Amino acid sequence: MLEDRRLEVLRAIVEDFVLSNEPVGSKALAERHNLGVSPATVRNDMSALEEEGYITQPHTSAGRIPTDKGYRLFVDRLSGVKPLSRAERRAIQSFLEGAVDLDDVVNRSVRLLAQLTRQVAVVQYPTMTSSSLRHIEVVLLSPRRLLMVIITDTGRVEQRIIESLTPVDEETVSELRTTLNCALTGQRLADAPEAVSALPDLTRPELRPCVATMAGAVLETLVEPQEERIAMAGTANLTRATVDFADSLRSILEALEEQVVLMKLIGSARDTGTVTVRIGRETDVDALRSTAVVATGYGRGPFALGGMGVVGPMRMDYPWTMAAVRAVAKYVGELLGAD
Amino acid sequence: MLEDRRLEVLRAIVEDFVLSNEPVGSKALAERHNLGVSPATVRNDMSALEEEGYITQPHTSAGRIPTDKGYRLFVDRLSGVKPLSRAERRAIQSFLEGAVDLDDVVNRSVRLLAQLTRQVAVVQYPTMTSSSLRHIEVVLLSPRRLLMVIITDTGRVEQRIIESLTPVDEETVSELRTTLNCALTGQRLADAPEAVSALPDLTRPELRPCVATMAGAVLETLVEPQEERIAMAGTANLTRATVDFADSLRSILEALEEQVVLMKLIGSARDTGTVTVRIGRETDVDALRSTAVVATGYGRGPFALGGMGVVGPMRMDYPWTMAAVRAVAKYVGELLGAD
DNA sequence: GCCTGGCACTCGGCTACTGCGAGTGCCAAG
DNA sequence: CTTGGCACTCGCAGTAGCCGAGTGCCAGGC
Repeated sequence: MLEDRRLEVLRAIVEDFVLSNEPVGSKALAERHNLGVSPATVRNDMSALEEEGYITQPHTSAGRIPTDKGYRLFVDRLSGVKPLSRAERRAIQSFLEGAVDLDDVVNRSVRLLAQLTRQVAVVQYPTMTSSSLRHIEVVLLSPRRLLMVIITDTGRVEQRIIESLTPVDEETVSELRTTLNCALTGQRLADAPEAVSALPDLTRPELRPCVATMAGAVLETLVEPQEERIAMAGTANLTRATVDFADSLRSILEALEEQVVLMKLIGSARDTGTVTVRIGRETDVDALRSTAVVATGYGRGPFALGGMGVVGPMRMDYPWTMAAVRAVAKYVGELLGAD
Repeated sequence: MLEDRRLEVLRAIVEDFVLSNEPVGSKALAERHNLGVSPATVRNDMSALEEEGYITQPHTSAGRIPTDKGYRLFVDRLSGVKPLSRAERRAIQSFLEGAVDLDDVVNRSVRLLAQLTRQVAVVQYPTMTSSSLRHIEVVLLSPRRLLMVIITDTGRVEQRIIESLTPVDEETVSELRTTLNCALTGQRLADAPEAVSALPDLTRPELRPCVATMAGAVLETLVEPQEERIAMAGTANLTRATVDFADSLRSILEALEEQVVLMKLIGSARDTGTVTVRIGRETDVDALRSTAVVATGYGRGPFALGGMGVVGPMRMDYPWTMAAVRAVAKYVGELLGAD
């Protein structure tokens, strides 16, 4: 009972603070939300909430603001996921369905998410696992430099530049192409190593060093956890929350330029099958201690194709943001996944 | 004579202001640079320079700061290009030479440029013209969705997702692949249209709608001025110049997220064969009126492969920045161009 | 036992005021 | 044309003081 009202007070504080960005006091709270009790009572509850670490006051004799812990409780127990309106869903769909290729899908998604949530959006390029080789193309860029393009049957395309020690002519390239494709096309990822290691023996001696290099590149591409690409948009939105970040904006931008950091943030939400929220220090990134990350995976199946999410101030409309992220992820998943 | 000293005064003002970010007064100027004249004389010169619009004072009774026009004159007539030290050149080279593929080259370049200049760096992906088709690969993503990968002999790789109205199986895909490659491989860009339009007649009737779609995609890829990709890094550096930008940081970030804007800024410097500087309103982008852009093309030959440059505050060390941009462009050009 | 109204107290932020000093423009002399 | 002198301007920093929102505590009531 009493417990219930306290939580209600916490919710009211979070909601008001998210809206106004000002510490919220007992009087305003009792008025704006019809809690049915007087400001004095609210004060007592606030006092208790502060004791438990859910809220804090920036200065003595100011209103209260939620702490990390307070936001966490709010997200876990006090907020549902605000459903998007029909119009919003339609807008998402129509914005995405004009996409012509993979790059386009990812770019549109990330822009859409940034616009929608008015925050920084991040989308991971889809990664398809357990693929087999479809085709290898070799292009002569200059006598000593070759471009190798590797295509898998899931549609992943990898490019590698190969330096050759000896000059190579078009005929040789053509020969290389044939050799590589004969030996490798259709090979599954797991079987690739043997096929690859057998490669040099199939070729003319003078080409072997070159083929060995290429074989190495193929292996790297298929076996190594590839360096994953991500797209980002809406960094301008960070300046909107200038009050929340103050001078730390710099370090936030720096952190967001680190692929590794982003991958960790977004990637960890990939396979949870739900929208996850990391608040403040929960991000495990010091520069992002004043931000919150809302992320999820997209794509059907037991494993997601990739992750996407937004980074914004802790003072964020969580129910709405979570709904928006979930909705965009759903549409993108449908667009890219099996029908 | 007199004209000479005035210019010297302007140079001194620019140099001091770039260093200190404070309006520079006549006394300090006469002391720090040995102009051989008294502050009063300097004041007269400043007065004249202000009359001509090269400098201005932020408030009455403050020192002078350069105007757009002042910076322009400085760049055009008063500054050379500060050569980079041997160590710096070596650093650039060693940072870039580890690159394994095109993406890697571009990413490394843009990061390098951002770090070096401590500004926002932009690098355009190389675009190779007058290419011919090397190979077309078709991959089945789902029964109604195909991925088409187009490879040209210059190493450009384009991906397109094709929606099919009727379900397609692996066999059909294989057939499509053969048909497309037979008809198009080796075709030059200029000849593509006829070959493409003849395509549908070569295929089974039930596949024609699908082939038509793909043919369209091929045309688009080869004929349309492709949507060019660019990489950006160092946006965090914008916050460094917080004094220069004040609250316009927001709109600058927004402008920088617009591919079109960036392409115009960087692209226009591509084929000039030299480092170009756009100062303030010369950028033709309102949001960037308090910034300057230093850009150049990279890659040998009459036409550049692409453009690269940096965006920073007008209060910038132009000689040094120009040198850095030029140096990075040179190395990247060598790395990507014909040997 | 919990809620309520009253009351004294705290303290951050805003405004007004003032003095300082860097820098200017002008002028008359060299 | 240059120079030193001089009066003037004006932004900035530091100080003082008021205001009001908000708190904590307490005694009385349901």
